[in-house]
Amino acid sequence: MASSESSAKVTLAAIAREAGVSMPTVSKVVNGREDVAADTRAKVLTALERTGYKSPLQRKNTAGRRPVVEVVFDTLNSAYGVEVLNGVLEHAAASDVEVLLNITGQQSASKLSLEQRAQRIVDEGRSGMIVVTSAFSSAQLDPFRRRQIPIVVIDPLNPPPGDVVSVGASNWAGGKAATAHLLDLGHRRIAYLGGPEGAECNQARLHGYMAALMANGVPVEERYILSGPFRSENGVAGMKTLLQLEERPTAIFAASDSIALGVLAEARRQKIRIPEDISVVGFDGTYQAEESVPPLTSVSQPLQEMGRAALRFVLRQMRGDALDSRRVELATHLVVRESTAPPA
Amino acid sequence: MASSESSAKVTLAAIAREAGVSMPTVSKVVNGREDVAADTRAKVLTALERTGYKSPLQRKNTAGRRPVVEVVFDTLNSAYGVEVLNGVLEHAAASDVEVLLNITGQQSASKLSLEQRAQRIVDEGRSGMIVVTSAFSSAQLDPFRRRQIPIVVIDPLNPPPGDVVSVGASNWAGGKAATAHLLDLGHRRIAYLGGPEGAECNQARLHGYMAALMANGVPVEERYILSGPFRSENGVAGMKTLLQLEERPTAIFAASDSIALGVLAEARRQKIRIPEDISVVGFDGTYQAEESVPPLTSVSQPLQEMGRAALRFVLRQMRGDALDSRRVELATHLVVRESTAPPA
DNA sequence: CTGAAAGCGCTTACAG
DNA sequence: CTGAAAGCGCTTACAG
Repeated sequence: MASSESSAKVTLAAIAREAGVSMPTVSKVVNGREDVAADTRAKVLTALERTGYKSPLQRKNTAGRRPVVEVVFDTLNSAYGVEVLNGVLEHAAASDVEVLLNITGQQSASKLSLEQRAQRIVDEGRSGMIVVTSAFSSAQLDPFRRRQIPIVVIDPLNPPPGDVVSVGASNWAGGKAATAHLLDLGHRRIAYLGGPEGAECNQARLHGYMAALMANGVPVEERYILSGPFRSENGVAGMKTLLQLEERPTAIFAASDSIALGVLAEARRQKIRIPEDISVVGFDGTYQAEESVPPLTSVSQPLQEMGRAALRFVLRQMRGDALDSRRVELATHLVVRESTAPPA
Repeated sequence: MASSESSAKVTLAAIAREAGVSMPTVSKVVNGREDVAADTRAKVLTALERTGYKSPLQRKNTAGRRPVVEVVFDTLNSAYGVEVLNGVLEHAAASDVEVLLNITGQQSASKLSLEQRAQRIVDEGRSGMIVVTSAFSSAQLDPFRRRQIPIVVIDPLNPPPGDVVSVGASNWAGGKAATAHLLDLGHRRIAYLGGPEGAECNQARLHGYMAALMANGVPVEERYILSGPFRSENGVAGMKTLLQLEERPTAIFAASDSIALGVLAEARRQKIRIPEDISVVGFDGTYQAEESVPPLTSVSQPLQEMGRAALRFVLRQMRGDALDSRRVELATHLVVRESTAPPA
């Protein structure tokens, strides 16, 4: 295999000498022509491989041509996505990789089938893919896996096939920490304003929430558990629902910062004070949490680090390195700001 | 300009004949070498363009490939950049173009010279470049222009060379509108908390501000005019400076939403009420303006539209279409929210 | 099927 | 800064 010394320039002439044939013959083999005897071809192929011959085109194309990794988002509209992207870009710059961006939500009804897209990636010599919080199903990932394209999935909404590498954060532990913080403050009626029901990361956060409640002997109540998209509108709607309950919660754990911001906005509209009347915890720890009013207590995910890790894993797969694990989970940690306080 | 019949094979020799120079000279131009007289280069470039010459490498690289446009940011850390990017991506999906993202701020001291990067773009069959709010100087753009790489600059910090297409917004009119709004409310002591002094867009906003003041017979006062980067820290610092003045302004026009958010944060810290004590207007109209507390009155720029327009212009240059204009300025408009009110 | 010879398209080195 | 000349690496056409 080892194309020895990709030294200065291996020319067709050199191959010809090495294989004991003429240059035109080597040329024919290289160009896949058929009028070459089988054993002649074999000799030439051996010489080509041994010397690591590259056509001038290939030479120029690989000379200083950097690997291209495609990053796929459903949409790029949140601080979450931007931070992940920045992590990818940072590591890309450091490791001399180029980043191609693809937003599937906009892919006007994706004119290209996934088969075609996967084939194109191969044809164009791309090196790998990073798929971020996308709803790609296992079946949809298949055309890429079949072509051995290195893929890493960040926080997939669907559980990825066993052999696909995924990067995420310790969602369960984060959900538990957020809830434990509220319990510590003395809250007992704590709502979970969740993300998409099916999403892995949402389920992990929800179960962390339930674990914390159960560990403290607080019953888990259905009416306090809602779900919806990771968007502020969901926070607004959820807040309205919760405020109509007879026994309002005194604290809300929102499954994302964007949801939490919706809660804050609706609270402001209804003259409900945060944290005096209701405490709010978010999840993500983007800069939005810092800049909100009041600044949001939130479970911080190392989003940039997740982006960097994803690219690192793509590059490792490219090089054919063995991976220690198919799943990397980076630590989350609770950052307490001003949106949480003891209940009134 | 129409690269006529990209027929069979246009050779360097043909170009040489057409341009009335020797083949080596054509070779130099094609390879972006600098030892060619300006008018010789011009003749050759004309011939190249007319015939639609492609190097063997390019020929192979562009066969059946979609155009790749490189989008260059200094950093991608603001809602501004993300919205522009989304505009580019949207139009890219619609017109079957791929987007490559490059963050120069991270380009670890850019190992590659600009010459090399420009040559690579040509070699790899890339089609064009969009440079966003970058501090690229005319000289830095030169390696790209010399190679006829279609470039469009969005809101450049430095005025671009005359033949480079740029996309921006009506900054002057926006600055004037923001200031007029404050004047209409009855303010007379209005500060301008500006962006980078040298930046074109900042100067336009500043002059719009001054024009509005002068039209209303309000004197322009040096002490009310500050400058700094388009970042919230600049808003914080500027707010501190303004609050120390003996005659505090009753209103602040911030040259970007991020600056305005810094003003809001510092006001909150110092228990100054917005808009009761001081009115604040921002610039950009990103979602941050909607979500801030209080929601920010801001001059809205059509950022997505600017991204779309930039890509449209790159594609037109690629096709060799004549451009109506080297500069496109899209309209801004003032969106009044809750951060402005009559002075106390 | 093979290879000597001619040829192609481009680049390089260098004299002017 | 320009271009005649030599050269490079590969391909083509064709005789054997």
